[in-house]
Amino acid sequence: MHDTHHGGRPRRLGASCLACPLRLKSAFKDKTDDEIRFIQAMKIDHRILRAGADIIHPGEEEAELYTLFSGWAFRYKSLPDGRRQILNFLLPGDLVGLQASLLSAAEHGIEALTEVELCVFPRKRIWDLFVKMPTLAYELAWLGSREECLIDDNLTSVGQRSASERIAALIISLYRRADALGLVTSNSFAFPLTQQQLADALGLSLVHTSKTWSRLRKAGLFALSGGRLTLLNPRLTNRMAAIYDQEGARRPLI
Amino acid sequence: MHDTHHGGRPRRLGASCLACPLRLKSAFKDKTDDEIRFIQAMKIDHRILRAGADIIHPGEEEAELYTLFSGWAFRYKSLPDGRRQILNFLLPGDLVGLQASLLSAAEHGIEALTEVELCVFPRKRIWDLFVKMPTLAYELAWLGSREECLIDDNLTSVGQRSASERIAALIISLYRRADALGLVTSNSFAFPLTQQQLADALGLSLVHTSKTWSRLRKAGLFALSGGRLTLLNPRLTNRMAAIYDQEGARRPLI
DNA sequence: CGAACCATTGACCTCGTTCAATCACAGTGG
DNA sequence: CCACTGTGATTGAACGAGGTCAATGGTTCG
Repeated sequence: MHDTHHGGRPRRLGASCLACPLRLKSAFKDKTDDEIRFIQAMKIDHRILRAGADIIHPGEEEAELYTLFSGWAFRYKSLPDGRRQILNFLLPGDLVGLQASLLSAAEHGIEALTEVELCVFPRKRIWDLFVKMPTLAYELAWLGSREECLIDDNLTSVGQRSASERIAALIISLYRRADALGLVTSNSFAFPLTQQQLADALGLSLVHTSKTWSRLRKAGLFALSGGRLTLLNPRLTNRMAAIYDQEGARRPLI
Repeated sequence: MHDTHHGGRPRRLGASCLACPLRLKSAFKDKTDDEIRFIQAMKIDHRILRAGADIIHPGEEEAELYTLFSGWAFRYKSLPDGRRQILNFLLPGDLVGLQASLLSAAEHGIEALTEVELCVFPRKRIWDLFVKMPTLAYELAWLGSREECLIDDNLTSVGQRSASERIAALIISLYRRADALGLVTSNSFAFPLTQQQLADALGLSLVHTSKTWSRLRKAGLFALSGGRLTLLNPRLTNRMAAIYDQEGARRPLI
């Protein structure tokens, strides 16, 4: 039996947030020791879930707040008849479940896309954080706004772009986020999505996603092998997505 | 010359937030006098803009934070070639520009759909609010999450629903929000959208929006006259949108 | 080997887009 | 008073992007 809770690497519950390896990445702003100690005191668990597991069930009312420590996840929303829209993808360092924690009923689900490690914070103590640590509260709100910004992009993509443009835009967006985390090596990064997940994120059918995807691949936009995606023509992909290059400002890590 | 800043009704800058008529609506949670006084002290202007005016320009870096006091507005995002996606609609009591204030650069624009009245708060004092008024800070974050929730719905609609389903979902959603504000009389409410704006919100072409819209109208789903929309078959519209009935919980008004 | 899952490809059809013309209705200036 | 203009709604006709149905093949796993 493969126990996902005690996998290959050691648990980090005891390990110090002060020494958090994520925090060293250039994507994140520096924090005072006080803030980090507060975060550490608030952290009640370090949890590992296998790919495909639910992090937050749709409709859940007592969802905790998490930070994604490693792996990928996605937020999604389902219609009664089974159609599903993937709202956005979550990468290491992203908050998981802020909306569910604040609104006290998840209108969406969150699922692990790969095996994930999560830092667990009790939702009850979010209020504490607002009272005692306004800097962290502000950053919580900031991260919420940033997620909204990503969803704005996706909505614009799904509402206005053609199939190939949507694929280009999604790849570029994930590429940039992975890059900021230092996950890109010579233009390539781990890309764990199935075509069904791609389709659900793009608002396209599985078949049409597959056809458009391989057309772009054959056109030399990118390559996929061994679960890693390599951008062969970033400039072109950018242009196809009609995206300007953007800033690489640091963001908070909580 | 018609001065939009001194229209028919008197300015309310001097008027007390304690006596704010919006606050009486059943949609909003009660606040302590302390909180209301803090809000009032933070309010620096009461501004009136005509329909079509920009409240926040795309890319604006010094956007203020507003509360929509009366009228409708919408957030949108444009692509370089002119395509435009309306992200969500703003009704009285909604915060305007929170994302732009926190992220310090608007990735979107916000435009007045009708003539609007806005309570203006300086973005610089948001930080103040986090330090001195954690209850209000929490509610600010709450309202941000609620907006994200609305956008999640729209994304799901645009990504998964057919043209008629999208129209049904949009109408139901606006109907409910208007209802919560007491703006619905005998199943009808003011509906100021042009078909172009409808199309941009639904991710459909103008022509197809018009055809589908009038098909649903002729099918007896709803009627539109004198700028007011009347829901003739709410049950059916709900079912078409595949939406379950939802809660009517109170929300904060800042 | 069979079962499950995922990716791919062809054939066909439809929903939604594009192009274009018409109509209704304000203003507004002669 | 009426022609002139601009904006928004509506409708027809033709086309095309994307959906649906169905079959095939490759992998992994029991």
